[in-house]
Amino acid sequence: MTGQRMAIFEAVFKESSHFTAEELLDKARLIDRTVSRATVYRTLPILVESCLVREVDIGTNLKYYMPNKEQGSHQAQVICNDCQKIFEIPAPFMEWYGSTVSAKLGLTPISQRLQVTASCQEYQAKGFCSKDKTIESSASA
Amino acid sequence: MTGQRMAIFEAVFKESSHFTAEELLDKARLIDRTVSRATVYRTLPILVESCLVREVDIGTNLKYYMPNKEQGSHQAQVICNDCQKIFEIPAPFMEWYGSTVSAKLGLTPISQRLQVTASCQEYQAKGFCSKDKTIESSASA
DNA sequence: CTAGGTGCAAAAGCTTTGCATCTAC
DNA sequence: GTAGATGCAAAGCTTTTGCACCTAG
Repeated sequence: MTGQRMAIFEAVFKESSHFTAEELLDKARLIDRTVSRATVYRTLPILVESCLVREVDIGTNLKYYMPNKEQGSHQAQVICNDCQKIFEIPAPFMEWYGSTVSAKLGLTPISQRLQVTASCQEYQAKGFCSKDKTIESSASA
Repeated sequence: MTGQRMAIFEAVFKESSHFTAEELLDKARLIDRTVSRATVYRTLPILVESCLVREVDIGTNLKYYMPNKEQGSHQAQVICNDCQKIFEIPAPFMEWYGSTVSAKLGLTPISQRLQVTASCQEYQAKGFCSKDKTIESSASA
């Protein structure tokens, strides 16, 4: 348990939402200036393994991560094309979906992803977006 | 309409399943040896735009494509961790999901992805997998 | 003739890795 | 003392791009 890893842990849990490896590097360096890019990239998979961090793939070349704050494991994402936000939505029915379809194929489900890409009319009209993470908990399916 | 593009079109529609840009390059070169990597990468987005090819993102760094053979636009994928196959599954209810959740967030849905990662017991037990694309049409949700 | 397509090779962007050094225990 | 972590810089991999050339219409 080194100082660099502690700085990375701390930076991760200060994050309120999604972040990239590079953003995490910046934040961790504010805490411990000696944290290097390699250490961040080497530590992230460990955090994901231990379920402290969740990896969120939205189909870009960039990987996103988020602190895994006691949420159920079945989350869907709504990705806004305009305001560039990722909303996390509880999606309990996904478990049913995965087991149903996998069973028909003779496969055992490991994980599931459900993502909606959407556009934000408010952003398009006003040039800004008033939504924030507090909205996340108001929708689910 | 150049010879290289025709070779790429032809290679695309000879594909029965998912392929990567690099695989397409190889196949296209079998038809016209002068096809270059740049042309493949420049042509693929055009094919996607014109709905001749569908882009399938499974969260790896690699982009997959498949010929868009008259399937409904709402497809889910089951990705087998062991036999490395991607099964396409009709998922008509996804439309409902996207509009429901997006409406709650005040967003307009553009597209949706539903993907299940699964493991293949047959592959694990025998070291090979007998499933093939014919199975795809037997499951849906 | 010329707008646009092409090939080549270099660049870009994110992530991984080899290697020598360092450090927590 | 030593197993394992670290930093740096280089390499890897897929995709994109600048540029000069070529070609379809």
